[in-house]
Amino acid sequence: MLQEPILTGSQNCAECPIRHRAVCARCETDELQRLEEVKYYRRFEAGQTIIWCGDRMDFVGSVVSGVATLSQTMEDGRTQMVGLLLPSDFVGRPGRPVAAYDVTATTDVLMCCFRKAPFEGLMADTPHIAHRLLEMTLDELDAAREWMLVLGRKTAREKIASLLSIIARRDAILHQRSKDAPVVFDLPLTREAMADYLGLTLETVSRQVSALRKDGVISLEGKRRVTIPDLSRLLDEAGDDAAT
Amino acid sequence: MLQEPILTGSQNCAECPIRHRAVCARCETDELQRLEEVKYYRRFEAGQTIIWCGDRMDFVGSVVSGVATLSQTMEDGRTQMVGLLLPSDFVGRPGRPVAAYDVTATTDVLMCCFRKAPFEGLMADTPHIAHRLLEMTLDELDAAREWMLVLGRKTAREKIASLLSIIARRDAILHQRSKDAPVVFDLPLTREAMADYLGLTLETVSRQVSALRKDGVISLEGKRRVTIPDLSRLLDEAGDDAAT
DNA sequence: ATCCACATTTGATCTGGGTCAAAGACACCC
DNA sequence: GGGTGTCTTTGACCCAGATCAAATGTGGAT
Repeated sequence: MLQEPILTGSQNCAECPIRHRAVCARCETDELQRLEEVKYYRRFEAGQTIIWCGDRMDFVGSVVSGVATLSQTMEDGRTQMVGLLLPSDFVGRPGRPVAAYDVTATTDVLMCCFRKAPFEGLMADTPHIAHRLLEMTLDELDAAREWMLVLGRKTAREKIASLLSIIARRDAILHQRSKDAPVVFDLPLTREAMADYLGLTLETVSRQVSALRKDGVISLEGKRRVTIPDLSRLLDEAGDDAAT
Repeated sequence: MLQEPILTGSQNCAECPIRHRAVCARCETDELQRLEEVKYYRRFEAGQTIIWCGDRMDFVGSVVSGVATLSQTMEDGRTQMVGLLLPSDFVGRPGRPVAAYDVTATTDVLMCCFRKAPFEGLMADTPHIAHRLLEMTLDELDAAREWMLVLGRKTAREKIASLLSIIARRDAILHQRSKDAPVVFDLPLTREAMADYLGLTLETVSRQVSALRKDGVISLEGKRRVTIPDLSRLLDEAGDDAAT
């Protein structure tokens, strides 16, 4: 579908699940070969739904560029985002025939996909891929549980600070920013999407973002470009005990 | 440590992770043999902490009887429960050296444990065990994400109803209750633990439980024994779209 | 039986964030 | 340019659930 694969770094490649992070170094050539045969790319526009909850899902893949979200919606329209998919994140559930959540592109998205059957075959034959997938699922579980603390116990201001610090951290890794480089990034989410992530209303998100700006914790250029002059200050606001 | 393993059902055995549910049927004898050699039991009393977040964790295991919780606490004392461990649930993170959460027994608990190193060795040799573990982790991830919807978007009353319906469902499976048997179970959690699970205060939990009782959705015998005359009514209150 | 340590309920009051409403601020198109 | 749709901000008011406080079970231990 797409001619040239997009590589985001020298060692790490965001385009395919088995080259992900630690696994990458251990890939053998013939495995890669097998995957190449079933690999394809898909593009989605901002706002487009990638899969609906309950749909048959015959592929797995990972986000190459752009941002997508996983979300759940109740009949009366209340929605909660349950996952944020940034470049290099894996999408799909090996062994599960249908999607459990709505997956939506919030910016233009490029995904690298594999048909599920061949991918599962490869998983069965290649223990370290299965192992890597377990690792990734455990990471997602940790992220989900950290998010439960945010949703259940943090104030609106802390929630916003937590979200900003997560995005800042992921953005720093993605662009391999040095540790003391100034922290500047574009918010990939609308106020409404942020609200859906945080269990707030969009009005509250807007007010709290303004408050953080007024207090000098962040500064904004336009509506989306965020600068964080002092990251530790933001982490304080987030109430994070994990002051890594 | 304990002489007689406790079997809770005819086909399904809650005592060891590789006999779990679907995997059980595919276990070969020599694998079981290898696990028997490293298996041991541990007992915990109600209220006792099983592991602290950050502690070195050199075992994995599963809950045989009783109820335990996973929880996270902020420096100022706010706590959020992020997992509820009922009989047959797995505890531990293969490949991770330290515990990520506090694990606490809320009733007396009997756990069936395996030292981590031999268990990981077995995992490496036995694809279907690794596969089963991925399945279980995906289930936990689904549960965590469903809980994010509860925490972020449901009202106090809906939260209580959601918790009760989850416990009722698990209890029915554990005791192999027939589908149309009356739903009666003991709450394994204090009001405070329920509050920590739901992101509420214990006063609000108490008030909402009373309200559900007054409205005839549930009835109580003492503080803990719950009867649910009409399960579908409870599910309505919970706002569950998954009306399975 | 009495005491003690809890868990739980209930009441009174307060407040953070929701709700409703209106007014910017852009971006894009004709 | 003006028009139109979407995103965002801001204001006024309200309410679900938090907070503070006190009373009421309830089950051991002695």
